Amino acid sequence: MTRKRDTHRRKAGNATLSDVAAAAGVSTATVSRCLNAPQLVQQATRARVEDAVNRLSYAPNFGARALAVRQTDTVGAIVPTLDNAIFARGLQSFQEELGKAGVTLLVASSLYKADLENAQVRTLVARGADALLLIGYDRDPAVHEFLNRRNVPHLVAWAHNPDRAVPSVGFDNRAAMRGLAERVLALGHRRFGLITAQRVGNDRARGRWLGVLDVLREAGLDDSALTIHETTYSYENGRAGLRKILSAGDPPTVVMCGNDVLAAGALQEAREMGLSVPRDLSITGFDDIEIAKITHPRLTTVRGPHREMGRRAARMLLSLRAEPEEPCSYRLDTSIRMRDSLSAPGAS
Amino acid sequence: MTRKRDTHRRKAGNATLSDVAAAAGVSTATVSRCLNAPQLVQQATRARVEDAVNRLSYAPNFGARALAVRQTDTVGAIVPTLDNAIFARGLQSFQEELGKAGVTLLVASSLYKADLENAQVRTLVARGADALLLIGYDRDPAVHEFLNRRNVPHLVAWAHNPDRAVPSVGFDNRAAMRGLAERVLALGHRRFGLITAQRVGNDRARGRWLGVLDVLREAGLDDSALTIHETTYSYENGRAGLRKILSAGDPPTVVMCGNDVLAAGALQEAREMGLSVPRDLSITGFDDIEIAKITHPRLTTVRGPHREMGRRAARMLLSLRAEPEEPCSYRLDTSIRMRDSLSAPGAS
DNA sequence: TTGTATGCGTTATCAT
DNA sequence: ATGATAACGCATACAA
Repeated sequence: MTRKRDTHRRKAGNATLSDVAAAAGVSTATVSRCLNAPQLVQQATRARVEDAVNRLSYAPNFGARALAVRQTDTVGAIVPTLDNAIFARGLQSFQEELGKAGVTLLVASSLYKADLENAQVRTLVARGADALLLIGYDRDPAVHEFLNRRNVPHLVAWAHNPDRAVPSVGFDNRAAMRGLAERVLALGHRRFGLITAQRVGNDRARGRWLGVLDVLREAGLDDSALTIHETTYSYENGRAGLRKILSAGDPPTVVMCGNDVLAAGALQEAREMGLSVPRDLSITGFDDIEIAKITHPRLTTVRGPHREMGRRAARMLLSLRAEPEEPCSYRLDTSIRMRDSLSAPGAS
Repeated sequence: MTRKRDTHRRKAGNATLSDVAAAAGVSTATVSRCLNAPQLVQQATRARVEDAVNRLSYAPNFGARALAVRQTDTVGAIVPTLDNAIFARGLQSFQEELGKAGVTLLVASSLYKADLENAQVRTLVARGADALLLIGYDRDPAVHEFLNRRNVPHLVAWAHNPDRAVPSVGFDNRAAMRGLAERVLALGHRRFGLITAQRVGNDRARGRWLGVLDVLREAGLDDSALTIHETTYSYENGRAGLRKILSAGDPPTVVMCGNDVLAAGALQEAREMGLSVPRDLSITGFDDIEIAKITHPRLTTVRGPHREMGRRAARMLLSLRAEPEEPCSYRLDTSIRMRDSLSAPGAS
């Protein structure tokens, strides 16, 4: 009995397993074996099958395969945006590492919106992601519950908080900023400014702010020693932020910034206000992206190991996918890049 | 008769359509409709189904769905690397636009290697990509033949060459660089330097180089008027490139760079060599990424509409996927950002 | 409006 | 070594 497939609408004329089987005069099982376990099939028939495969430009149907094997060899990542050097860099190495294992990357961007991320988690899982990479801790706990119930291994990256239960690979933003703030304090600064990204919904930004606060409090300084300007991530906002902070009475001698782009803007604005950095005002950044070496003066900042983080996150997710062992967190270290935008205060 | 599914090994206890159906006391068809065409099902039953869906953390199985509808709602993109602001920016808007249409993005990076890209095209197609975005024209023509045979709509972006048959959305790198070179020439420069990325296998870099060459030839200048240094994309290589170019006899009065990062490096090196830019030497970039505003002096460069390109590429691919009409190319315009790193020569 | 039944293309378990 | 066939989970034409 001939299969009546011809009567069927097909999106495209792509050959199927049984087409190949028919052409080679074997069963579909044999064709499948030729593709997945060639050693199990005789040389002669294998040749016939391979010939048919080529003649028909056969390629396995992904959906069917995924359905049968119950695995897609795909992992998802949801980042706030790709258009931010630190995510791009980490994600690139994440993808490279996945690629080595024959796994491909599905990406979505949340644009820093919690509800969007929430929806995307579901989308990526529905799209068959075998595992998921998320950025930071701040989100509806229901997301993690959902992933756990669905048995989707997942990891938080770009952050590491020893107090949190969710497994992560990243660095402790609070501790890192504290380290830098300690250096600043040791240089003699007592009035601080901070230009930060939105802290609600962004634990990295919040951690960096708390790191500064920790140091000031430990030094016995009043909270009024810290002038905060909260804004969104951009060069222009860095400029505006600096202006705002300096316009207050009793201006700070150092302005710490939540990231390098804000710091670059602040630096530029300081110059245009006729201030000499670091003589009149010190400025620090965070992330150590390329621009940190390009500003004048070059930016003192904190370097996070983004490439290593991406690599390691990929490896952890891959092994979690293979064997659902107890996931564990991994903490990476940061280092301070002392360059030229920070010095002791009051040289003026 | 109870289904004997329980006896079956399942990778995970993930609920299926029929689990939901059972829990809600309806048929699988109704559940399916609730998910895909809610308006066709009564309010009351819909509520029951939705409740069951939530209780069971149900999410449709991707493979099964793809198999049934013969579509994955997934498109692929292969970029050289994510860790380059211009790809990151364009890809971000590409992804956003796809997301609006409920389509997710599969990414791979070729690291500028043709054979790797070749393999990734096959991988992404095998992964079920409904359509594919590629960067630039330089590749084995067999790739396009393969995609055509497999009926996978595809597009070239980040480049546009009217002479090429492959549909593209992007700008003409050669024409863009020619436009900038014309301005440079008009200012009086007659000895040019060029720091470029590898030109073989990279039509964008080659186009930018040819754009400079076009202008010099039209001006009747000898090819020796152009000193070329070819390297790979990095700040450090920009610095080294400038040193190299200036070390030759009869050094140029302007150094044009294939992108802003190389230009930023060149600028920095010029400063450290004690040169004043643009008084002693003019320098230009390409791309207009953020650092172009941060360098000192700020960089004169060419702006490419990366975000719009990403959006438009997404729309084209989506419509190509829906109805395989004749694909057509779209050319975007570039503009020149005159800033401070370019002036007339010989003021020194 | 809802349910029944079948096909989608592959893998894997049995036989042979 | 090879073949027949039952899942895999969902969508949809058709029936009710």
